[in-house]
Amino acid sequence: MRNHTLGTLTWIRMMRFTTQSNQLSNEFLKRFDLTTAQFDVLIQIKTYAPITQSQLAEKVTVTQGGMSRMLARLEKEGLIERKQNWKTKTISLTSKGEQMIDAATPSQLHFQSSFFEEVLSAEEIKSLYIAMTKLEKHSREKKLPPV
Amino acid sequence: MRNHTLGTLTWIRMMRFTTQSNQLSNEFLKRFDLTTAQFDVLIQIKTYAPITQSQLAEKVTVTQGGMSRMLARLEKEGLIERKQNWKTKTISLTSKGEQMIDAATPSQLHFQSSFFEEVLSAEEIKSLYIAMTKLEKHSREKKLPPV
DNA sequence: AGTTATCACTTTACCACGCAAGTGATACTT
DNA sequence: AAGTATCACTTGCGTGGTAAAGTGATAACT
Repeated sequence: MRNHTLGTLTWIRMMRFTTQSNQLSNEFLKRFDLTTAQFDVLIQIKTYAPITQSQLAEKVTVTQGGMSRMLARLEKEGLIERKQNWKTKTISLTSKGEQMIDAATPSQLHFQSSFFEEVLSAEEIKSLYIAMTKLEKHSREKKLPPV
Repeated sequence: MRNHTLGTLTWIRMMRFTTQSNQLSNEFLKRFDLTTAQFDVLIQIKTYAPITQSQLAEKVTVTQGGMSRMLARLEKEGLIERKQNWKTKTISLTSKGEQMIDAATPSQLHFQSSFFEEVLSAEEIKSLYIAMTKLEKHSREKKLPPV
């Protein structure tokens, strides 16, 4: 427990913060009948449609299996459409899905950023953003140390 | 999507980073036959034992239900003990659990902090730590905005 | 043409988690 | 003493995640 304390503590706090804020976001999004995960996926579809499932999975850091089920649920609720297209399926929003996401987006973005804006200065947010960018990129490339 | 962009982007990156690093941690901890969640709980037990389930749940940001199931599994695997004690159950590590956690702790702490130390300066880590402390505290107290 | 490979997606089985209803022991109230 | 409240924990059900095996359509090899 020597000198790794600071990194470890930071890691733990970040974990707690994300689960906590994720839960609050879920609670918040109930008023739009969405979960955070669904919101995330819908936003990506809106931005990148038409897009295939595997590309989508890659974008939101989920396995293909998870994406498959998630989209099945969203389709059942009539928020998205899947069209077989060559051998891939192309995903797009239905008008209902579009309405949902448009209704939810402004408040959700506002809510998300309030976590930061309510306690950090603009300065701090900026350096946090820079740090997170580095960290995220790094974690994508990171390999496990050998046994 | 106006001026909340920075907060939102930060939020998204942080989410991606935590799920990513959590996955890697899980993979890493496989060599000790543990998951990140279990490691987290065991550490807390070691530090605070004897402790009740609800206190434990509070510490790791999990509901009582989740904690109940998690501990049931850990008990089945012989890593912890639960003793009915008045009306509460007192949790403690078995010697097997103690061994496990002691074996895993140094490398896991090292691994966790490597996420930060490999890309940020000591300076940056320190301000990140400060920021996360504020954010975590705030998120615990935060209430949903009224409808 | 017939086998084999590959690719995109699905399905299954498992773990982790939340919420909310249920349980069982203790304490409080009258 | 009977009834109620409370507290700590458990359980049922749904979501969301992984890993790995399965499916079905297209391409590639001989």
